[in-house]
Amino acid sequence: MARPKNGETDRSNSSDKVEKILQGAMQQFLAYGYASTSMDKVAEAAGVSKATVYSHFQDKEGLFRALIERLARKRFQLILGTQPLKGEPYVVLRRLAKTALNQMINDPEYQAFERLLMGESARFPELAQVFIASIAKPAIETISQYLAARSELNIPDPEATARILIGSLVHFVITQEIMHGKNIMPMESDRLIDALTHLIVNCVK
Amino acid sequence: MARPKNGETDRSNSSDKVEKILQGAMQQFLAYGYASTSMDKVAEAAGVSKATVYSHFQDKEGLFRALIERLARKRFQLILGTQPLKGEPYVVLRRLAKTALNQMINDPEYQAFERLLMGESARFPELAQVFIASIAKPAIETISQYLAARSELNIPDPEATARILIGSLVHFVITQEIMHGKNIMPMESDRLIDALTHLIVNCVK
DNA sequence: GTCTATAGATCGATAGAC
DNA sequence: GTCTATCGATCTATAGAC
Repeated sequence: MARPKNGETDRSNSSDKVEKILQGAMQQFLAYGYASTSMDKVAEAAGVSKATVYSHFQDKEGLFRALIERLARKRFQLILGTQPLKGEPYVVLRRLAKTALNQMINDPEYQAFERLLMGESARFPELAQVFIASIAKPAIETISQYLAARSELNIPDPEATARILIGSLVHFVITQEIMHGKNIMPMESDRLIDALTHLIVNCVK
Repeated sequence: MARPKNGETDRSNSSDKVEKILQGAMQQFLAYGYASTSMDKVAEAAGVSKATVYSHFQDKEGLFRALIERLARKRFQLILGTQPLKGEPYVVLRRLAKTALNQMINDPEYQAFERLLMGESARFPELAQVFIASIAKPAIETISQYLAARSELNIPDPEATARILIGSLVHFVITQEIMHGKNIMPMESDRLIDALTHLIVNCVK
């Protein structure tokens, strides 16, 4: 397995196994949560023995922390990868809201990540804070700066307004998708987007 | 223990124990989550034997469902107990936002409940839906009807706007308290309230 | 480094005495 | 109805062979 390619010496470090372990851990923790995930299942999903897992990570908690920090970094890249906010507010804010909503709604991994972090935020407060610092805070700052730069919007408190924008979008995904409310109180994404842009753009005081 | 009072026959039904079990279960499930709560600890916290727990509830899952449905009913009462929305929009919406925020921020049980439901929403989707149907939906409807009734606000979509209002408030509590973000990205509640009321009230098109 | 095998603790659930 | 005692499964973590 994992034979060296032509002309290469065998570089199959143990890093290969670390990667496989993290993949297996991600699959299990995101699906079953922290407490219900067993190290046996992680090893099985990773295709290695349990002892190998313990040779690369100190214990279950250490593996969990490493995984969450890795996932937070990955999500941070996805945020930064978005094009900078520039242009007419009505167009920019609409596109931003639509893009963010679609990404969150169509990304089961994001939803599982949010579930896991919230569910474990009492027992792993520092991990919830990693999420806040590397994802929520940069997102708010980016939007806040855009809102502040468009002086024609006349927004008294851009940062608070950015929180309203993001909070509305995230909470919509929480109620409709994560907590399975879309059949109980259905609403098209576009209605939320319309109402949001109307509030922010059409309100010059 | 639990002797009949003067003139009463012994009415210490097993209902007394059911109540104690539910109290113990609430303490444990809210603190440790579903998987990490053991039936031994529940019995200990309730002050009864484990066999007694199993004589009143079919299994761990049944006890958990009964508890969540009970907590949802309790929260529903708290919502309905609020005075009906009536009066000038600026005053009403400000007071509503301030009251809701203060209640959520100063209620650790609410925060633990939200954590538990979100964390288990993949494994107990119907319980998350109980929360949506009995808490989120009535709250949105109440606010939506108020917004629709105040025609001078000129709100094109009251229901979507109600979601924006509630979503902003709940998400603020999630980031600041539940996910422990208040030291990382601090913000006074009043700033959010000001920005929200400004957006909704001062925007007549 | 990676494996198999297993120790030791704890889990959910029940049998049987009272 | 409520208890004590216990079963069998499963868990985290490690010892020791290769």
